[in-house]
Amino acid sequence: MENKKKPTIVFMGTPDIASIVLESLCLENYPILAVVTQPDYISKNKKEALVSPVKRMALEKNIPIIQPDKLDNEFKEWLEKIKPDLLIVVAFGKIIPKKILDIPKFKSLNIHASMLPKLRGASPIQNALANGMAETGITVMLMDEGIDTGDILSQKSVAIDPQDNYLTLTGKLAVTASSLLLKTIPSWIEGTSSPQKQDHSQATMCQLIEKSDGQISWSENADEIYNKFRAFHVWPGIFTFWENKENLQKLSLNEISVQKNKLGEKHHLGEVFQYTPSQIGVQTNSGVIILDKIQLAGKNETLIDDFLNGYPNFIGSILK
RNA sequence: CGCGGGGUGGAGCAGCCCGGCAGCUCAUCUGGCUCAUAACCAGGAGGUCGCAGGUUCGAAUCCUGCCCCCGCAA
Repeated sequence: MENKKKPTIVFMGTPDIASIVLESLCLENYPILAVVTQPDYISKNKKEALVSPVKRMALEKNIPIIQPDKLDNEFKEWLEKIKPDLLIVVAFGKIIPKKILDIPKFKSLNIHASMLPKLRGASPIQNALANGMAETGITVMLMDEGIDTGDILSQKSVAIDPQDNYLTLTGKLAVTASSLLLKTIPSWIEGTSSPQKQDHSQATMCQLIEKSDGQISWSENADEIYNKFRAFHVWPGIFTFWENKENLQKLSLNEISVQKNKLGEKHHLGEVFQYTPSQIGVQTNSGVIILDKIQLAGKNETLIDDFLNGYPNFIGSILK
C-alpha cells in the first residue's frame, strides 16, 4: 500500500540517538540524500580522530557525508542544490539558521528528547535524569528560529526507570523517537496533521552540561548525587576531591550506589567510613553513597577494595 | 612540540629528592587455633623495579633516549 513516493531527506545529527533514528529511516527505505554531522573530534591524547556515531552509521549505509564547520552561505548553496523534500534534525549540536530550515519543500522537522515545552535546549536527557524526573519523552516538531520553540506535530512520553542512566535512557528514547518519527512523517507530508503551538509560559530550559557540573557536594542528599551519577554517566562523570599527602586530588566516582544511614549513625559531611564490613560509604546530607569503583587523577580506575590496599588512610578522611 | 601524574611479585601502593639487603596492605599456598567468621597466629612461594643505553665499586633511586597508561587543557 505504501506506493506513495517517499520524501527525499537530508539528515542532520551527531550522537548515538541520532544515529539510531537515521538507521530506522534507512530501514524504512527513505531516500537519504546526505547526512550532515559535526566535524571529527580531533585527537584527545595524541590518539585517532573521534568520529560521530551518525557519521559511522552513514558510512555503513553508504550515504554521502558532509561535516561543515559553519552553516554559512556555502552550506546553504549546497543544500539548495541538493533540493531535499525534508530536512530532519536530531541533536545536531548547532543552531540552524531559518533560511536553511525553509529550503526543503516540506520544511524541517526536529526530534527533541523531552516533552516540550519542558526541557528545551542542549541536554534534555541528562537534565531529566539529574532532576530525578519519573518520565520524559520525545517531541517531533517543526523547526523555527528559536531553540526548540516550533509547533508540535507529535509527542510520546517515556517512563524513566530508577535504574536508568544516560545510556539506557538514551536507548529507550531512541526507540521511541524512531517509531514516532516514522508515524509522523507521512501525515505531515500528506497535510493531515495539525501542528500545535507550544505553551511558551510552561517552558523550561536546560543548560549545556559543563565539566564542572560533575563536581558533587556532600551537602546534597544521596539521591541527588545518585541522580547526577546517572545523568553524567558517559560524560563528564561525577567527581570530588581528596586530600592525599597534602595534595588535593581529583577523585572520580565511577560506580556508586545509595544506602540509608543506619539508625543513630552520624558522620561529618563527606566523611569516608566503613558502612558494612564489605562496603565503604561517604556521608551526605541525607543518606550514604557507597563507593564501588573510583579513580584518582592520573591513575587507573580501581575497585574500592584495591584502592584501600594502597591508601589505607582513605577511611576516615573527609572528601571535599 | 600544549600542561601534569604514573609504570616496583597476581591486585593496590611505599621506597627515588639524599645511590648501599626488594618493602607495606590484599590475594594465593602450607601448617596451627576456633562452636564460629570476609576473624586470628606461624611459615612459604611468587620480582628482567616499563624498554634501551650511560655514570658508578655499586642504580628501582642519578643522566640520556624510547614505549605504554592516566588526569587536565583544547
